[in-house]
Amino acid sequence: MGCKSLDNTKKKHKKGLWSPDEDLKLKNYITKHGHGCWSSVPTNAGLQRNGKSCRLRWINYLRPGLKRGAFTSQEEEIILAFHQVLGNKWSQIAHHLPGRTDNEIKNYWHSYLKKKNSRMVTTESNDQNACINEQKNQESELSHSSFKSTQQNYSFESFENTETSIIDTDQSMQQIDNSRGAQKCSLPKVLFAEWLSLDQFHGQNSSGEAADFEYTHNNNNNDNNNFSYGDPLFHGLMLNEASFGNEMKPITNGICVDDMLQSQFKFEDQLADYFPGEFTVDCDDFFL
DNA sequence: AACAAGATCAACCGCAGCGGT
DNA sequence: GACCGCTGCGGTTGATCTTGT
Repeated sequence: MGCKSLDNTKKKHKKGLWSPDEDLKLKNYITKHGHGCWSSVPTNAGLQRNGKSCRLRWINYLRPGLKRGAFTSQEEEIILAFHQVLGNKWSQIAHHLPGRTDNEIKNYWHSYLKKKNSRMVTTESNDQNACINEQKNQESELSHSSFKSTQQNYSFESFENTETSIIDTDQSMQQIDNSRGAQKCSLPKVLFAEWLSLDQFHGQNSSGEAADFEYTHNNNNNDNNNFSYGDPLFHGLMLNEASFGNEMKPITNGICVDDMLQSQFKFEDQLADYFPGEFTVDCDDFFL
């Protein structure tokens, strides 16, 4: 790929932990020249390592902008949320946590979050009704405040796993809908999938009924998929921004895991604010 | 203090995908 | 189309650290 291999020599590559001197060499080289072709880095930087090892060291440890130290509760929640949707796609999860590496997230998951998550699932299954009541309270709070910390503003039950979430989401939403009467459910239900390319979104308000909205997206195969608003899958869509006329508004139905949108918004309430009328959503590369 | 068990984390390994030849 | 090399990813390993007895 336009890069002559300098890494295929017979010389033995050093393994194991990196010394401060090696770190310095690698850092200096990449800072000056960029990494270019990784296989040529060790030779050019004067290291007895292979390109792969250099790459890993740079990405996981030397790269500027890396956060060190403990994960915050917010980061933790983001990981749990994304893991629920994406599974073990550590690199994709890492894209939504600036300064964190996939390796770091993976380690954190296996050493801590995995256990925590399973505990929560157990607890939830024992006390689902309590959760629903809790959500009702949270929703009530949210209706008075659009921008709140993600912490405690959603429940992890939405993220247990994709299949069950779809079912549970629908059921719990139905329960809450019933309990709220005319009020519509706006619980955070994040089930978005990375394969979605959010190109179009059309909706029309009439009586405020859920099924009045329809979402359309085009994937890479140019075949359209449609979701009605009442469709649990639709509830799972993580939407970045919506344009109402010329005005851009965040309308995500769940937590916004994006850097700039670490808040939770009530999707339906906002729709109610901006409706009636047709609206479109323009989400740019949210999952990249 | 000594040891064992568990937790943490950096690094390695193998594989898949991609692009060049 | 087959082969090759490079990159990136996820799973796994093993050294080190921490905690409990």
